[in-house]
Amino acid sequence: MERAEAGAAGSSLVHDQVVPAGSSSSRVIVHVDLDCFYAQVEMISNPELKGKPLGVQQKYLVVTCNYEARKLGVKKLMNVRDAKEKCPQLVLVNGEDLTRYREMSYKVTELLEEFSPIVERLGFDENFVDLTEMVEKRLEQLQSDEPSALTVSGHVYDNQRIGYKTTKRLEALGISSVRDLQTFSSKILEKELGISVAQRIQKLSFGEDNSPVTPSGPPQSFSEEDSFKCSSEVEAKNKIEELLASLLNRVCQDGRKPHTIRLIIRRYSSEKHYNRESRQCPIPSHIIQKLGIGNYDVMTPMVDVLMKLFRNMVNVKMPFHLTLLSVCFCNLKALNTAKKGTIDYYLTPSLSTTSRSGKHSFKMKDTHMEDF
DNA sequence: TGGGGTTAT
DNA sequence: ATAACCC
Repeated sequence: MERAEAGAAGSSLVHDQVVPAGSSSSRVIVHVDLDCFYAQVEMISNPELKGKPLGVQQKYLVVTCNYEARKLGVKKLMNVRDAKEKCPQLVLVNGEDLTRYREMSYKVTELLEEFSPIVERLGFDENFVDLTEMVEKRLEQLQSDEPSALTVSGHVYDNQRIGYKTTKRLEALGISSVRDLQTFSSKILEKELGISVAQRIQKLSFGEDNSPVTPSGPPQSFSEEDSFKCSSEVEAKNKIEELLASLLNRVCQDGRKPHTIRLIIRRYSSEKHYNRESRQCPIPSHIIQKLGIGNYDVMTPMVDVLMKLFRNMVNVKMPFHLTLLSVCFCNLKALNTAKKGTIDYYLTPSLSTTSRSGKHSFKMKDTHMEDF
């Protein structure tokens, strides 16, 4: 078994460990799934919200809510009107700006990375951590220290004892992997192992996820979007400027530089369920160079590029009706390939004087003692 | 349905 | 560039 999943039960943090029986390539993977994550961030930001039914609103939707609200019948992705009807006391906070959620999300990932660097993100509120190495090392140490002290707690299927016999019996049936177990006849399995064990392990087998845990690392793209009605070029340009300004701040903080920019639109009332169109182009190199500290020099040329993409998709001489605009930076590259020990490594271009004098200046980056 | 993300084609 | 998937 590779990854396994179990239902979250009343806890905001769920850890599941599953180690397969009878496999020498067992892995230990922890799935950390934060429930109602946005609502929790809001309650941390404003503790007065604790204890009240709280919903996080994006446009006319309650995208998530805390347990108090759930008890009163509010569901994820419920209409604001329906939610208010169900629960008139519902407190709503606007969650359209994901900045704080994103920051907290990466804090969680970074915390988990202290246990093992193999952490895969799934959305903002789920992480998979491959703890195989850590567990193996601990078991080795425990065994050499004090063999009798070896106890395991949690959801663990042991190789040698509680699962050994079952493993043998499964082998006799030709079942050596969880996949075999999944496709095996339930009725025969129940006769062989008893209904309880059979049903339990077969359910476990359906929690399987065969894929390795792939470390996510830093994001591959940054995007900002807003759904709203747009029927003129001026409206589009204003929104694009707004989205771009936020994006530039994010890119600035990240340190890497995007080499591709993309504009995404959604047209009104197209029948299609998935109804987005996009145009992308390389970011002109002279703009990339200016990316980093100050945003004002890059705003205007960037907006020009984006408006060209816009006019490439939308015939502005004809009436149009859009319901979403999104700007995405991708194809991110490390800003320099300078090596440690070279002067370039410690210097980063600065706009503090270039905007005035046109000359290049440099600023010392934050460094760590171990660099020296 | 929002406001994000990823990978495959 | 889009599709298809995840949350």
